[in-house]
Amino acid sequence: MAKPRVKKESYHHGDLRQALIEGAIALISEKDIGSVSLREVARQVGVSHAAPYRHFADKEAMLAAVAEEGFRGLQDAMQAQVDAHPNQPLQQFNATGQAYIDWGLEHPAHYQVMFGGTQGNPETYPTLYKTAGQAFQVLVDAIVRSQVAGKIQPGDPKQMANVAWAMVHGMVMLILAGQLSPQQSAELSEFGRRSLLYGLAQQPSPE
Amino acid sequence: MAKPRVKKESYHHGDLRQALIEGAIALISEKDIGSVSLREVARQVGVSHAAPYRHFADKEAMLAAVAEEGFRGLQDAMQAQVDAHPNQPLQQFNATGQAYIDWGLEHPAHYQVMFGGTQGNPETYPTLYKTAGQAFQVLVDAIVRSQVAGKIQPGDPKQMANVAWAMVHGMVMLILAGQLSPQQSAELSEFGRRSLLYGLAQQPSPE
DNA sequence: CTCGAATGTTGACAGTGGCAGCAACAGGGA
DNA sequence: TCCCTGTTGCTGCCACTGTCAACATTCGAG
Repeated sequence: MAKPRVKKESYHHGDLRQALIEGAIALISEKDIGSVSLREVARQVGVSHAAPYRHFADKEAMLAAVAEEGFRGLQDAMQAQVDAHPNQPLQQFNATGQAYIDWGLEHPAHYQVMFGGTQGNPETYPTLYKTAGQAFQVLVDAIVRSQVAGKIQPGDPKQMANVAWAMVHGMVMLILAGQLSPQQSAELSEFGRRSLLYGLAQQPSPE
Repeated sequence: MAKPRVKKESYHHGDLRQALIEGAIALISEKDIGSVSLREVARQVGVSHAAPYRHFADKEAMLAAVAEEGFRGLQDAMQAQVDAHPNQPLQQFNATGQAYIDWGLEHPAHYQVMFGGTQGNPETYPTLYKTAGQAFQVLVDAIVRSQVAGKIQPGDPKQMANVAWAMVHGMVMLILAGQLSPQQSAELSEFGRRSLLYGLAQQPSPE
């Protein structure tokens, strides 16, 4: 077969780095995280098994890039809900939380990579933590607006966002781990968000 | 001591299965989860690399057993707090949640095995899910007692326990993943539990 | 005591992450 | 135009892993 003289088919790939990330995401969405190898990703992209090392220090670094892409997607999903409810801060807060849960359930393996991997120190992959922080900020902002509107008690919005994040994150994790049945998940998230919201709306008393 | 035959260097180990689980836990507590291999566990126990296959179908099955052991430890830690606060259901609920968080932070890799692994269907490792359910039950019971004492609103205690579980689980995960600083964690857990508790204590209104 | 069932061992295989060294480009002086 | 240097990709190799099959040793029921 005659080879097209297209530049994409040339010796150099063009944008291997991005192609690898997308290939990895594609593979991850079909299989589970553990059974995806660097070599298989390379194969999927049509490149030799050592080529990825020109773009990533090691496998973990590549997964970190995949995770980063995930946080971007997560942020977009949340931001879309904010935009969908202009001037309704509490609705934004609510819908943001639900969007978070939905995204996690729709991208189980990807979600796993975002949190299960790279334990520990943020210094290892600074851009990853920056991206994650930006996604988190969407939540914080929604809380601040709710406070301004008097729908949520005054107090450190970051602290509150942390609590809310822990809650939705925990739900996603438990459902993905099979500890909670999927059908429970809908009403659970409804119930959970309402309970938490009610707590945040008031001034919690020490006793 | 105790224990079955410590006959000097006998061909048969005596209780390899349990030794492997403990060896794996020991290794896991030093290194991270990803870098622990079946062969290394076998080496640690002083047995050949294929011996574990007489007791576990594969690596995943062994990690499931490790996870099971973890849930037992977690349950013990929670139950200890229940026993430490007799006739004080709300305190029990509170202390149980804190004990959960503490245990998770003290056994990061083990905790990871308990949740990060074995995605999906409970049928694969039924005893694992049974054990996890028993740990969960400690929480449910504390909530039921709190309801009887009128400290928490009526309603499905399982649902409430799910929410509480998601919350503490999310906190542990986020802290372990480095998304939350450890020093934040103390006051965060305090704040979070209080917010949630306040929400659960009241009847959440639909709006 | 005998013999099958458990349990442990050795050896092999394919697949993996990672490294070193070679090969094919790209682009900029001369 | 030609060479030259840096980038990117390739092939080959290594140690190691999970897993299986065949063999060895021991236990325990008969």
